[in-house]
Amino acid sequence: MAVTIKQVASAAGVSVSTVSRAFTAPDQVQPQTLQRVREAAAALGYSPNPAARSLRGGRTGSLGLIIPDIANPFFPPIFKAMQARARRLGYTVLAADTDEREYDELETIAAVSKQVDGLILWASTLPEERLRELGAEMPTVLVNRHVEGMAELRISLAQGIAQAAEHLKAYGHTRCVFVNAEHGEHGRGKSIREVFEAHDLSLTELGPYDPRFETGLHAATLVAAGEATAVLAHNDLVALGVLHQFAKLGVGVPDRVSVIGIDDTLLAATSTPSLTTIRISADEVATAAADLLIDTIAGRGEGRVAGIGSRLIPRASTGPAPG
Amino acid sequence: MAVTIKQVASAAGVSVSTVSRAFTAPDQVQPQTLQRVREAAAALGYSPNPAARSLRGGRTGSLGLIIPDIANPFFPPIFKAMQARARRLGYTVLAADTDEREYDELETIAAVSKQVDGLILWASTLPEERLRELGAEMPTVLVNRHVEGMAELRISLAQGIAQAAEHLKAYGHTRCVFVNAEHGEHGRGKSIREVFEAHDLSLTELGPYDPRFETGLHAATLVAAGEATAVLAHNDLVALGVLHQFAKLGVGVPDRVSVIGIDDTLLAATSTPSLTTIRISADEVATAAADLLIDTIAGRGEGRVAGIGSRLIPRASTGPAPG
DNA sequence: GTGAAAGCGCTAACAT
DNA sequence: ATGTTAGCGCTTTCAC
Repeated sequence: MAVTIKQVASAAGVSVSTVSRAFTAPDQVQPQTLQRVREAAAALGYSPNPAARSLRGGRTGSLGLIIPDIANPFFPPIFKAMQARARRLGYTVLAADTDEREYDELETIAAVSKQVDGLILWASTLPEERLRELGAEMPTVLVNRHVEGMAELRISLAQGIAQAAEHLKAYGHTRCVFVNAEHGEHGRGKSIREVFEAHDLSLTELGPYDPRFETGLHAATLVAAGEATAVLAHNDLVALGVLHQFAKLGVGVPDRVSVIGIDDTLLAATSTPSLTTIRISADEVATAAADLLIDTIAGRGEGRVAGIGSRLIPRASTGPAPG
Repeated sequence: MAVTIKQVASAAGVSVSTVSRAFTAPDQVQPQTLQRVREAAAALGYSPNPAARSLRGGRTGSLGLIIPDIANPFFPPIFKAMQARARRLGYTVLAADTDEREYDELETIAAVSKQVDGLILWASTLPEERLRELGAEMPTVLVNRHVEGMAELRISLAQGIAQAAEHLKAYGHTRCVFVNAEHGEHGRGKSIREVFEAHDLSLTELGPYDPRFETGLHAATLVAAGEATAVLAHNDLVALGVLHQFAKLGVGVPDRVSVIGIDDTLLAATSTPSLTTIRISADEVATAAADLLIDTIAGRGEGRVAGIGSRLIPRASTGPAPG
């Protein structure tokens, strides 16, 4: 099939170990020998077989990224950025989707973990105990989950939410609605309630529903019937549903109601009106996660907690409160 | 590190080959032995090491999917569907993004190809000669590229476009614009021109530009200044730009102009107004591509050409021509 | 600085 | 039906 280290060795007139070193520890081989090996390798189109490498060294050169749903437009940019970062560090990224089901998550992790040097688990739904076991078995970085002693990337919406609250307040809003589309206690709701309260903004919570477009449609109908002048949605997709339904009901945005999303996905930038939203930088997140995992693989990341912030991106869906 | 076939063998009181067979050819081992092996494996938490497997057998159990841009919302559902299909057939999917640059594409392919049993190349920008070389080296399926003798998946917009033309015609439109956002001769333009002509619809072409939101913004301004009553955009993203700019200019959709996109991404379903678009089924595409590649790997797919159709999804962005 | 050789975990002859 | 054994391509002691 492909060209092996042996062929390169004989072509360059050296032993296989020299060829191996030429690739893994170039400083341990004499410059001119190195040169010869490199030429031979290039001429033959050689590149090391990762299977053999990993079998021998226990190292695969890949990072595993386990996410709930790649179809959520929040993730592709993250995957992309992580790929770019990892490549520069000599790694490849293997992404897998769990379809938001715990059973699939376990199975997916089992399948992927054999082929990677470490795992990034995004918003895992696994019980803490399983996470702990996993962490004992292989380098693991948790995103938005906390387990004592494990490396963690914490994405904080706090700044973005505070900016949203200031933004609404400056526009004269006082009555706001939060459309919750997340079950469980790890959600965005708590932080939002606290911050809005601190800013003296009344906050009514709808839900929890599911994070779908239709949730927004439904919530908008409820909001239109009430007194609130601003809506903060669980994410951009839900916010888009809100926008859509308001348009249908003839409720002006932002004249009658202002709308804010979360994530700053492609959806937010391209909607009509464009959506004010809270951005979590894909580049920052991906870079931090990849670096943290690589450090953990190297044994110097264990238990470290990295933080990523957020900020408000004001667009056309927010404006002065009516009246 | 992990538990090996050897440990399972001694735990079950059999030889390693029996354990191996228990996993790869269960029918060749006696039921009760099989049972014992399985229990031992389960008890120890054994699962085969893919690196060793692939080193030995030359088989990795992975399919490589090379796409131009995973951030294009068209691709995630395809990746997802392919993952689901591949998993049932005993394969894993490894996705990689080329960032639409030829240099990256070559490098990406080189990196990925060592770790997979075959490649699906989506809308490759590589010259035909390179594709041919690649096909000689490893099982390859081309999507939307044609090279004599290589397996190919052809996605045809013809039906969708014909339905769009009928749809517009039935609504009384006569003057249409196509916003071209693709360079090169493999584009969507040719088919569209032919079909619209056959339906007696005048078609003005704008561009070629780039497939971006801003392209739609720009094109909408041009269209608003003209007489056309219907716009067909290169894809949903561009169509969304058109929608956005029309809203800004106060051009009613669909009252003054009707708008049609292509791809039926999430963007189309969630826009305001919701976007009439031409759907290419992610499930069909992914299934066909995966099956074709697996057949090619098995030596019975070479040179086969599979076809996938498309259809119009009428939504709220199209309606009767004005006047 | 370089070479020889062992062995990573597994599969596929081959032998029994 | 099951066991023995030779490597797959590579890295890594250990010699020299």
